[in-house]
Amino acid sequence: MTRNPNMREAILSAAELLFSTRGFNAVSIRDIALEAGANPGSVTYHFKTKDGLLLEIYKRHCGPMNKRRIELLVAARRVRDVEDRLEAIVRAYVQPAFSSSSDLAGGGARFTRLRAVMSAEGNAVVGRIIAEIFDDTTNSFIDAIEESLPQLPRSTIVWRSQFLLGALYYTLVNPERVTRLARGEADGADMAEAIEQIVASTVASLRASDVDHPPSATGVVRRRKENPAS
Amino acid sequence: MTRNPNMREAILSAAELLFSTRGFNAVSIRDIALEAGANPGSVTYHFKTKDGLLLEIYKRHCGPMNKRRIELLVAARRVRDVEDRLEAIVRAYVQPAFSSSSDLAGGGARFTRLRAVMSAEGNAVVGRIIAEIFDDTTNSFIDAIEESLPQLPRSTIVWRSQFLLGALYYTLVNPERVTRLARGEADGADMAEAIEQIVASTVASLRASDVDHPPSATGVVRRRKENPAS
DNA sequence: CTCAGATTTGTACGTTCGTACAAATCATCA
DNA sequence: TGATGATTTGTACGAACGTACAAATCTGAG
Repeated sequence: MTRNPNMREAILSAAELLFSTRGFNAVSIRDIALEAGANPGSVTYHFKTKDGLLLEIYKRHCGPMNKRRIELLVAARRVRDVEDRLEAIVRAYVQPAFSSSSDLAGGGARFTRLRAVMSAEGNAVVGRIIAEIFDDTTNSFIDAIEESLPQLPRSTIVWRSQFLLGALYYTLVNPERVTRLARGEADGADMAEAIEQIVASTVASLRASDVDHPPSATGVVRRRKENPAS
Repeated sequence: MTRNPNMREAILSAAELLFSTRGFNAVSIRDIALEAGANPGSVTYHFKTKDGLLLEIYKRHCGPMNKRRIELLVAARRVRDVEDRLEAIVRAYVQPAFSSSSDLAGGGARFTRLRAVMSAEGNAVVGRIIAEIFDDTTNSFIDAIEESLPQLPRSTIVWRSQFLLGALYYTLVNPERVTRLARGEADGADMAEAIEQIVASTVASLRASDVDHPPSATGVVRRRKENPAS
């Protein structure tokens, strides 16, 4: 049936690689074909349009990644210790973004990087997918966090989850900046380290009391006030 | 000397607006001219090339923003209380990203959003600027944080600063997602609220002990281990 | 071996892009 | 006012883009 059963995959993989590093608009179908060792016509044969190709990449990854996330979330909810549970929940969200179960090594991180780039470009196709697919998963996580941190308003959890995603994205988009600023003491491309750092940072952020209602703050948290600078 | 002294400014402003929402590659010079009410030829007259226009936008904002940051940082360093000082330092970094001193209302946020989009697109012109200009400022902040948190390794501070920038960027790129997920309880476009949330979250993250050396951890922090899920 | 269907190839079309440039227009000052 | 330099306009060009499509090629079943 298929002459080279890997041609379609090769195109998908090449597109994923190029989109995730250069963005959508900056990559031409000819670039993708060249990278995949295919003819430009083959790309339109398999995916009809450039948007269709992007959509196919999302379809390929979204399901498995969010499925894995929910699996890990269900397990995390069962953790008895409250502190450990929160960390497990955050980890359940972060880890599948770095290593997809359905893919080769690094495939998950590449796809997440692609999502980061697409979200910045404001791609229309992607915007729809996020609202339709990702919001469901994210809501499940917010619900779980809310259960573990009942004193925290949902809106604050939403903010901090947003920051988590931003941290995730920017880490994948600009790993070399960590390496540069750390002067060799850290490697921004070390994904295992990145996961630990993001999880630790997010858990600490979530455990902090709300901005508006600091019950046991160590210092007075100023709100809507000028910086101490004169 | 100038027929309409605002034409150059109008083009700059239009380009800033369009680049920050659609990215660099997706916006054509004709789009910019249309938005600015100018002729496409005028754009190349004033800025020679499209890259030149982008560079000019950066030149316009980088100086004042980083100058303001350093001013606020100097003041923050003088805060006596250690807890308040750390918050002041973080605020000194965040606040100028939202409201540039040299510009109209929202100009700072727009430029920061532009930086977010550009960093995701991997623009070459921008990459050079970041390494040349922004690293200096960022290093000053990392140094200041290091002084306030001597027990924390520099590499960890770098990671958490990276997360701060990611949170900042993503908040500006996707404010509507906060609004959606919070179900009306929060407004992602409320920049004052965003600043408070980012500052509070970052300060909490920075105050947490290091991943590798948890001295007074409330729970055992697992490292390089599988999630509790079987 | 043959043939039908799947896939790849090569080419072409219409559009849009960044940029260049000459002509037209305007503001300023002697 | 008339000349000069700054700016705007209109047009054009070559390149690259997404897409379409017919011809060529390959694969697997009968």
